[in-house]
Amino acid sequence: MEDVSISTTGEVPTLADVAAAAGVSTATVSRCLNTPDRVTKKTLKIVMDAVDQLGYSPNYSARALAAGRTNTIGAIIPTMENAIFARGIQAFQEELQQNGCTLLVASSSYREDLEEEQIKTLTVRGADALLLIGYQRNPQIYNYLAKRNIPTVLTWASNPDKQHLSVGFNNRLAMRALAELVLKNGHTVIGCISADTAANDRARDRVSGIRDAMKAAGLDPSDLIVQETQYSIEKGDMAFRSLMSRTVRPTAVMCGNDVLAVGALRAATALNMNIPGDISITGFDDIELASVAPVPLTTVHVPHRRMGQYAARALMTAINGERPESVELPTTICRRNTLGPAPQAGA
Amino acid sequence: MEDVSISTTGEVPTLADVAAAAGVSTATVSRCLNTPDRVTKKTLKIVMDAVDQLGYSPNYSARALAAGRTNTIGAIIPTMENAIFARGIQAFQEELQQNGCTLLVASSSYREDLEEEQIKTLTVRGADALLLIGYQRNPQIYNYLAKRNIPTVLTWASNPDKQHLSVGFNNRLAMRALAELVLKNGHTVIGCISADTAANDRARDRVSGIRDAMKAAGLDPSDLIVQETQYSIEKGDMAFRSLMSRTVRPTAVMCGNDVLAVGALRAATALNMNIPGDISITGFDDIELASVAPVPLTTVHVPHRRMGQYAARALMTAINGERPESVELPTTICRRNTLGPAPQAGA
DNA sequence: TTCGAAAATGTAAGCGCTTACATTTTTATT
DNA sequence: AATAAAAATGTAAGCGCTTACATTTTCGAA
Repeated sequence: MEDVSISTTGEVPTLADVAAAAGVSTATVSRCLNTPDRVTKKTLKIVMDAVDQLGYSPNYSARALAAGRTNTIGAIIPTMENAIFARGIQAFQEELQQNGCTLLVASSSYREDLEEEQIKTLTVRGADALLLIGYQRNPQIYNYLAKRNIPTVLTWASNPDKQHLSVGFNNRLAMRALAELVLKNGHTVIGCISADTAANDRARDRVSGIRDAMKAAGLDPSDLIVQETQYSIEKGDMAFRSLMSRTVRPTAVMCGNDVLAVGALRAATALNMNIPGDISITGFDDIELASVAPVPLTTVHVPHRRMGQYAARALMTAINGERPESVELPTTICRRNTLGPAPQAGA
Repeated sequence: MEDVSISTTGEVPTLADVAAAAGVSTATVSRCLNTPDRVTKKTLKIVMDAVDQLGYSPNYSARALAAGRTNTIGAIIPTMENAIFARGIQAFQEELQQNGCTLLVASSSYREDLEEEQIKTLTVRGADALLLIGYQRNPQIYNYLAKRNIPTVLTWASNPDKQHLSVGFNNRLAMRALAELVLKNGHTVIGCISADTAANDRARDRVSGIRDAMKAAGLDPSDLIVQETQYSIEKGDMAFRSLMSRTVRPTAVMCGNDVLAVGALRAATALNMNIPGDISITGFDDIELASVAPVPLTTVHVPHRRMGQYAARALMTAINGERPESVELPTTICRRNTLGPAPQAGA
């Protein structure tokens, strides 16, 4: 005698199974799951019990297909290899999660072409919205996103033309403020270690910030000695050495971020230079790394966590059909120990 | 006079649109996209031209629903906030991408309950396979995964009982080798700064490794002074100070990872201790951070990138129905400058 | 030239869910 | 108690794709 009871053992239960078990229609089950207030308390309980009992969980592909939404947000960051973006993205993810969304992260290796590819991949995979870093990119991309109706938030910068939604900070002003402090310390020959300014708007803005300060102080902005390289401790080290091998040595080296600055610091120590006695060095970002290293780093503090959180909120707002506001977060200067008065000439 | 030509302008084209444009059935278009060798060269061209012409790209939700696969792999890591996992995960992602898969990353904040939740979230969202860190977790989770037929690879450790697929390294042996080197330098009072050993199998194995070495050297393993804390530079700093405030001070402090070691190093410098003259300090992981800090860190090098890559390959193999082999990658000791001979007693 | 097997293509049935619309039940009003 | 409006529930049509199976075409051997 075979038992012919409807047993779905071993099979993943579906909405229909729940409906059958609860003695209601699939529509009602769906409502219990998505809009519980459109359903009687009683049926809600019956259905939820069935859900628990069967261990049901919805199939997101089917839901996405039927509803036209995936509840997935994409983020494309230049790199996951160092901590520059980690804290902000972590906060972004936490906030999304609170809103029932999942984060999909991809990285572009700081390459515009790869970023475009990733944007397409993520949208095609159904990302409901996107977080991008910086504002500089092919305008077609913005069209593509607009046409597909994908809310997008630009971060780690604030968009100068205010065209797009952004949650970031003003790299130029932030670096300018730091540069003013450097100048106030009497430095007149300034070096700068930066990421590629052609491809990286944050890097470019930061360099511009230094020039702004120089100009305002009556110096010739074109005297700024810029050394471009990639973001890594090793590269920062090398760039610093290259700067120091010039006939006219800068007395202050302003770095595009903390990773570079730590590299510079390491090189300076290796060269037996006293910091900040012989040379002043500054960073940008204030990642944890900044507080380590031979000498605690003077840098610009960026409210990464808050930025991630606000970016997530902006996106949730946009997904709900409202128009979120861009926000520009304030940065502050962390005075620590790598910036000091310029050494006396010829000393 | 209205133009009544079939124009899908403004609409995202579907498979059916492509089929209509190419004058073939949807099945043929699907074949062109997924199994191009089951189709004539001629039709392939016609169809692909139509695809380009319409700017078609497949709807992944629909594809996933129909095919039962999402081509998405999930990874759950304890944290994204520091670089411990970054390099390995980056390599993992790159390898997946080469195989047409997307990576979904979630973090568990080192909490077992959150990890379980994330595992369920990711599988429910259709992850075809999973990467997890370490092997210690509720056995039910493994059942859940097995029942749902989700290939899973355990990383950053190698599973002692060989039950599960793993691509990692032997934390215990690696740390033991380093500890032997420390002992060979004459240290007899050894301190250890570790992550929570109850919840973190890697941390526990590393501590055990030290004890193994002590035992083998004829020391009492229970004499090891263990200070548990969280992974951060700040916490490492504090733990080191606490270790130094004991009446019997260790002459060597072995840290559970480089982040802690850098913190310890910072504290030691702040306490005006000479490294390695007064105190030896070791790390684990060999992340870029290790090469910064007052003194280049003696640590265990872990082949993170290779691990990520192999883990991805193992998962792809498993998805294709074959049975991949676990692999245990070798680690090496990076002798740098923070380990030296034990100071003379009373010196 | 004819015929059968192999290759190419087409047909159509879902995959599991949401949701517009139709139907039934409840509630409020008189 | 009768009735209309509101609330709850049910019915069923897709969402865009894959794939088993049916049909047509191609091609080589006899």
